[in-house]
Amino acid sequence: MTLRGPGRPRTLSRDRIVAEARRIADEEGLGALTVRRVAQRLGTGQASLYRHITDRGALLGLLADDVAARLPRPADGVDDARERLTRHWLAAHDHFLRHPWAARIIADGEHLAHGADDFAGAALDALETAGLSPDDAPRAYRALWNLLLGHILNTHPLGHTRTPPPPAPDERSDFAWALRRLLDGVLGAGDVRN
Amino acid sequence: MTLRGPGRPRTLSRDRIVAEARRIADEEGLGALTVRRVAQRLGTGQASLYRHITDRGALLGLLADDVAARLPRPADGVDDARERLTRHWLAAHDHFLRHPWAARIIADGEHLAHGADDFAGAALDALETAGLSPDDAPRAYRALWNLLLGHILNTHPLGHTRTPPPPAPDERSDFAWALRRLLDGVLGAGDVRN
DNA sequence: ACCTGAACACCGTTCAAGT
DNA sequence: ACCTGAACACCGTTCAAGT
Repeated sequence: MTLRGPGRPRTLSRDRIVAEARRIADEEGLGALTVRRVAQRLGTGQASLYRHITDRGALLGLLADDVAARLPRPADGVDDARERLTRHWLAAHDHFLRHPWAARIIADGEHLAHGADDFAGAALDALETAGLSPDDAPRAYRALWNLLLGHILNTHPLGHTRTPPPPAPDERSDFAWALRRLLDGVLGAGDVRN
Repeated sequence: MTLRGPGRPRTLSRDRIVAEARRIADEEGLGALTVRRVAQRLGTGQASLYRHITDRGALLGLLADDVAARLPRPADGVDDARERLTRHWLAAHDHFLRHPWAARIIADGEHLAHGADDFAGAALDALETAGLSPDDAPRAYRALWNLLLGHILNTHPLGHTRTPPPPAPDERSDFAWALRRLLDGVLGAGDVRN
């Protein structure tokens, strides 16, 4: 590691750009994430960014990859495979809830990143350990992933005219309920209550 | 019905604008749907549209509502509640597969439309008929809806490094598999194979 | 009343010119 | 080499002026 004085490093770099862009996305959403704004907050000219990133699209891809790479690892010290899966996906949901814009980028799928490979691998392993066939494990993985994505992306569940939201339809417990039910269906439903 | 000569009607109207915008979205995607382009294809000036729609956002809302209102009704003549639910949601999936851009607008959720009220009502009825409590039916509805949305919105399921896609991971059968598993988990899994 | 060209304030991206 | 202001081709939206 090289020594570095205090204060802002004075040269531009891809990492500095991505870090600043992530800050903007977290604070103000994806809509506020313009090339000009990133440059402005870095105290540099707009055109300078194009030395380090090829495109706004590529920048979004780097951002999403960054968030995907930080997806949680499966919980250690939990024996039951179903319980471990539940906790792992619940943690993944919490992670994306903190960076919902990343889910949007990933869903758009322009930039197929490798950041989530560890997560996907661990989830597939857990599903096979839980007894799924090599055919079914990827199907189950995609079902879980799409359920998660839908929960993150969908701001209003689209059926709110019927009943007033019971106590408060909080997104986390909503996903937890759906997740357990899907795992029941996928793993063969040992004991169908919770 | 009033008589009308052949050729393009010469006055602008909200319906004509929405219809043309829907055509553009279906043919070229949401990105190509600009106010200027709609105006151009209607042979009118850009500014004229603002007499009939308040906003580009409002136009998108009208479009999504239009698609939501055309969601399929539940199949008649199917006795088994689970089977009727399966067919209904599979049909809804097919519907959105034809207009994926509409799912994106609905997910963004700026414009909470009423077009899907019939669909939501029917689905909730079917879930309660299938034996769910008034507490669980809306949860199950949201789970199904979010699963559907995730499947439509997610172009690349994000775990494609492991295995080569078996014969061809066709989206429809992928959703069908996930849907049946979720219904198994939600309805209590009568017979867990298919 | 209804329509519209031109203008305004934004984008992402490029490029010649600076150091 | 690395950076950049100015320009280009787009946006959505507004408004004074037309009929």
